Amino acid sequence: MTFPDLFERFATGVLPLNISDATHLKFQSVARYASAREGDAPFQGSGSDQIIFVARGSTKLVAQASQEREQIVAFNFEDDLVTVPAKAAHAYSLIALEDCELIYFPASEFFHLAGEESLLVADMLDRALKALARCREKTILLGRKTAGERIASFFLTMADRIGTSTENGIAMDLPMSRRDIADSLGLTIETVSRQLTDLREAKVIETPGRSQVLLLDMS
Amino acid sequence: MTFPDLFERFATGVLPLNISDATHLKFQSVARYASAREGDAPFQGSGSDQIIFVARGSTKLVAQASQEREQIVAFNFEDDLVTVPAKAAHAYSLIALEDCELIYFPASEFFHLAGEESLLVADMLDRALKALARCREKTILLGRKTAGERIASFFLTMADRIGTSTENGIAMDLPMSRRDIADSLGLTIETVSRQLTDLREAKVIETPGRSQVLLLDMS
DNA sequence: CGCCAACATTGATCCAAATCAATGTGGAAA
DNA sequence: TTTCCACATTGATTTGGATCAATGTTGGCG
Repeated sequence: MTFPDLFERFATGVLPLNISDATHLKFQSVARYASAREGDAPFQGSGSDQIIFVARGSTKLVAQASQEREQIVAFNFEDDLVTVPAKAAHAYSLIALEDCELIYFPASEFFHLAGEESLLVADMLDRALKALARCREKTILLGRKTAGERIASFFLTMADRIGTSTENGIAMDLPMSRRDIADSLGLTIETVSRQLTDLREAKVIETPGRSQVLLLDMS
Repeated sequence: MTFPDLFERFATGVLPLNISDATHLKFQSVARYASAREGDAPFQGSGSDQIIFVARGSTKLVAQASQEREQIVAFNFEDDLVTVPAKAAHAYSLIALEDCELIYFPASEFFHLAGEESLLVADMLDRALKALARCREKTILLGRKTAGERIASFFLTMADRIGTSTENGIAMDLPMSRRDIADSLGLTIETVSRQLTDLREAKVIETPGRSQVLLLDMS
């Protein structure tokens, strides 16, 4: 897709319907485009917070807990808007799970423009509160759930976000590896793998390919 | 304190300086007041999301992971603004850590009024993003840190929020019990207690009373 | 003041998940 | 098609924190 097409996706997905043409153009003029191959981290050391619209593909927001320990804070799919903090107690980076096309803005410029459109600010607040709600749910998961419960919650969330229902159950094609799932759920690859085996044996899921999952039972 | 005094605290802490008198009065007319004794949960089964301003005292936002397992999602101190979701995958409640006075609003009414004041919406967005950042940091802590690291982070955060520096180090008077600390950090009371003992023996902290802590070393 | 109940600490043991260590496997490239 | 390698699975062992079980401490109240 070309930049205008991608920007149009952003405008449709994020900007209010009744926005003035002038503001629309201002956003278009400060919007930046990035394409990322699987594994790329296009926003390293940018120095300032970034607001990123995932126009195509999917990404993970990763925090470095320390050398060799990472925690995935969120997964993002098409049409999601992500805020990547530049300065925080831990270093964050957005990494492509598959080839991506991204529209992004320095947060300060974005908010400056958004300030003129109160509907947009209200929508941003709404998105931030939803992200907060999801993050709180993740807090509960990481603080008080067992490995089995974490995997179950993960599948239910993913089914909701990227699943398609079929005659046999809900099918999904997970863009993330076992390592990503482990880093998101606060587990190890091996534990994730063992839980999958258990669910497979309990006839709750089927895994026709490495990344496809079929959810048979919702419980 | 009386309701007008408490509302004034809210107005000073939350509403923009240049707000119109009309809007100020509208907020005053929909504001509700609650006082809570230690341990009270004043917002149970309210049916809709609530926005709560902690005018005096401190609270914890608790999620029920299941019977007997709770996770504290956030602690709140004077002048904090908290959003308590009514409907979510888990049940949330706000509980007083000590005697509290609260100003609160049904979220829908609050946002309706706030919509007329774009500075206020922008400020709410700012608060939501800060809460999200804190929640993300908690995600990292719960996902990838050891008991010792969790306790250390907890003290550093508390020192920052409610500590006062003295000649010997940073002193704080923690309003929460060991159980609360454990439920916040995803640990058990016993583990918290053992970590405190270790820190005491390593001369990193002193605990002059049950709730007082003196941080000697920042590392 | 001394009692008592709630809170905190300490010790012994257990267990879920981590770690260490092979072995198996799907799918892209030659 | 076969090779190859990164990814996934499986198994053996270890371990950090949970659980179970006393014991100690503190501060509110009769």
